Amino acid sequence: MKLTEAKQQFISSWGAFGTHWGINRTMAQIHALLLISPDPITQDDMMDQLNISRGNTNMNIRELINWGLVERILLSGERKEYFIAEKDIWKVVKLIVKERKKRELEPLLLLLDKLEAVEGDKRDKEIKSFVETISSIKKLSKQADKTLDTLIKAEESWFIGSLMKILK
Amino acid sequence: MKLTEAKQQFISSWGAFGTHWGINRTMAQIHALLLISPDPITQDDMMDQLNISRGNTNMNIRELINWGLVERILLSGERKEYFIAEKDIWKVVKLIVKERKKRELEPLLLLLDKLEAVEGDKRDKEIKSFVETISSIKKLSKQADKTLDTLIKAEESWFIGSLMKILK
DNA sequence: CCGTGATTTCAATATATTTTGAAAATTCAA
DNA sequence: TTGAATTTTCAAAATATATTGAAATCACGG
Repeated sequence: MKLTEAKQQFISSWGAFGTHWGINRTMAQIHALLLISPDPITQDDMMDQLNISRGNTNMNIRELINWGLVERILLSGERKEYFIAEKDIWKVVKLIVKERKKRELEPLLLLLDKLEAVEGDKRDKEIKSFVETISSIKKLSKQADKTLDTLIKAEESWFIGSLMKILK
Repeated sequence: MKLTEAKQQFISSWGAFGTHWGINRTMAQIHALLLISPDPITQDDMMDQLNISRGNTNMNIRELINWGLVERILLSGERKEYFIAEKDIWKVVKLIVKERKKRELEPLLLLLDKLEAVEGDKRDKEIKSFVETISSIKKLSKQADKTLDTLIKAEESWFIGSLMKILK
């Protein structure tokens, strides 16, 4: 496979993949393009290579910066802004996990606390079933929350190395 | 909070939560309703409680069955079909992880193998950057694949217990 | 300050996804 | 078999999400 074709495939697949990960298609495609670009690139480069509008490009770059996945670079003597992506994939994973934990898991935990305190006789079948479900989800979610906190702080070598020995 | 309101909130939040997890809103809402229902319920019960059409209900029940999250129950003497959800949340998590791994991670691994073999001089800056990115994603993805396999086979007690001791 | 080039915003538009509902197919008791 | 109850299908409609592009804003060198 030629480089041009391989790049296209990577960008398109990373885009599709991203949609499953709380990242929209364009955002993931811009990210993919940055990941495989050896040097910083501009908004116009992205517009050309991905065939997307200026507005779309700009909004998604902002979002990538919010996630901490992309950084703005100012080259001296240049008026335009350049951008680079974090290339360390382990860091990328940690940034995504961190962001999604904040957006999804943490609000869920708050809600479960409220729902667990539902009024009524706990011997009532309906109440009992409800509270049991909520409690078990809460228990597992709290555990997941802690586990992800550890992951976010961990080094890649830990994930690649010792975790697997334990898991085997 | 009253049970009726709590149920509504849970169903609606589980629906929103599901959309981030590759499960559409209605599918997640049906799943939520089943999770908190002490007894098996019918399609018509779901239509009433969630205010959704028959077609929508039917399609999403079948999808939940495909994921292994819901089971059809035939009550003797009853013409209608009844449904129940897997209530063990750890099993639910494992089923979802298993399904998403199959749909997303495994195709990605196949693609990365192909892309890594891109033609051209590895000393070329463009090629080098591309191959390095692909290789590092592949390495981490393979590791994640193995880790998820272990998780899918694991008991909940393992997740709640020993993993956390190691992680602390 | 001013002018130019670059960036940002956002209403309008386009696209993608979900939902409906009625018709077709299936099932089962009589 | 027949036919009533139930389930399934799927084209059309509704809804949600993403994208465009032009106008507004910003920012820097002179």
